[in-house]
Amino acid sequence: MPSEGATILHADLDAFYASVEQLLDPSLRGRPIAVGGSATGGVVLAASYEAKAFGVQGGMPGWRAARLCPRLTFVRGHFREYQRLGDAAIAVLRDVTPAVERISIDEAFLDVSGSTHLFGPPEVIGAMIRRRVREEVGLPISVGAARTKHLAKVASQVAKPDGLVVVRPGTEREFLEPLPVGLLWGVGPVTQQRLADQGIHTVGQLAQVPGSVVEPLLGTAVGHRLSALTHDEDPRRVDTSRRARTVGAQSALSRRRPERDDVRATLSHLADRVARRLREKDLAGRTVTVAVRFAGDGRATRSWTLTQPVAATLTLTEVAERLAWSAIEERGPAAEITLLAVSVSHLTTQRTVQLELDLPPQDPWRPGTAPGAARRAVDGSMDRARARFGRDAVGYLPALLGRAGGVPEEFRELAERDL
DNA sequence: TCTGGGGTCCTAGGACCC
DNA sequence: TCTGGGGTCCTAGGACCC
Repeated sequence: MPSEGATILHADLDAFYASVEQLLDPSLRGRPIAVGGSATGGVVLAASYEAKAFGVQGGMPGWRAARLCPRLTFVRGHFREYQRLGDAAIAVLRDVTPAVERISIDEAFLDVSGSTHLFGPPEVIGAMIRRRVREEVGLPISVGAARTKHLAKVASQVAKPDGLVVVRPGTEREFLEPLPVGLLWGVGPVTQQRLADQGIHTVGQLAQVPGSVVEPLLGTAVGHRLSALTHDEDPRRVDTSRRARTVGAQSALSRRRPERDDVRATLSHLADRVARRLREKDLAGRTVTVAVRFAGDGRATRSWTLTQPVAATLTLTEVAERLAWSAIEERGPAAEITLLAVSVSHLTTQRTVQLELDLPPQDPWRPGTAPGAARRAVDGSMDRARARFGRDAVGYLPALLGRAGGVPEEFRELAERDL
């Protein structure tokens, strides 16, 4: 267990999308703004600190945000700018050390144990990062430093907005004890409520309770993580080479009774998005999962594990269709659906040319009649046309239908991008 | 007046194998 | 005539994160 110092840093851009909007348009500075959504619908993707003061949060329906904050300004996102500026901020971190683990568009862990001889102790490095991102990128960023990733992440949350918090080795318990349990990574609304039901509100109170009491409430994994945290035994290291384990796409739909053509159109659009991304990365996956959300808050998933990995749009579409109808039919004839999702997991790296050498005949859901070679040819020519003329040059017809009511295409591109 | 899209990880039960 | 234990894989659901 390393104990030299607080050499794990977590750097997190503050209210990222909203801060970018305020950077781009000075008239928005100092004002409550929401990125995405509107006063009548949609969802808020991010809120400025001025808006958060009214209780506006990311993920909230627009009409609710407007009610909480009548002077709220809704702005459309500049998603390409988020990509560019997020990358620029991460580039500053990589100047400090190559040991950077980016975990989202706007945050990353750094292990600076090899950099202190160059730049000074962690608090100096943290201050330097914050100054450089402010000066060179124009955005506020908060930094937490501690002996472990989890603690560094908690520290950066405590540092927000626009601050730096260093948890010195030996002071971890003191730091954690007064904090609300909801600040811990992995403790969301449900767990928080379960703990509150037991009278546990702070990390200090949680630490008093024996593991045998907490674990049945939270499950052994969460229980162990929390106990490791409060006993300073979090072993996780900064990992610079994370690989995706699933690739998926989803579409929210206006509430509707599922019709064959409609469902097929949406699923082939989603399958096309997923399969194209798999092929771009020379990946294929054995398990296909479909999720269906029903009106009235029900949700079902169906999955199917094939004997060979798939990356062909048509194969994926066919399997997805069967899975979706299995879930819909089980729900009963009155079911209305509000979302469809397709994802692929059990990913393996493979040259595209080796794929779909056809599923064995004993596979009860052996997809259709087009042989593997024909499917590869179709996908290959689509991929090439898109490479030359852009993504919208060719597409499955539903790709055009699927737009209605959704989020801007640039947002999907931002979300699906590799970190 | 019902709410986006991208993910990760965990759990529990059943099938199957040795 | 019926009883063990351990391991792996698959499926479905759920909590959580940005």
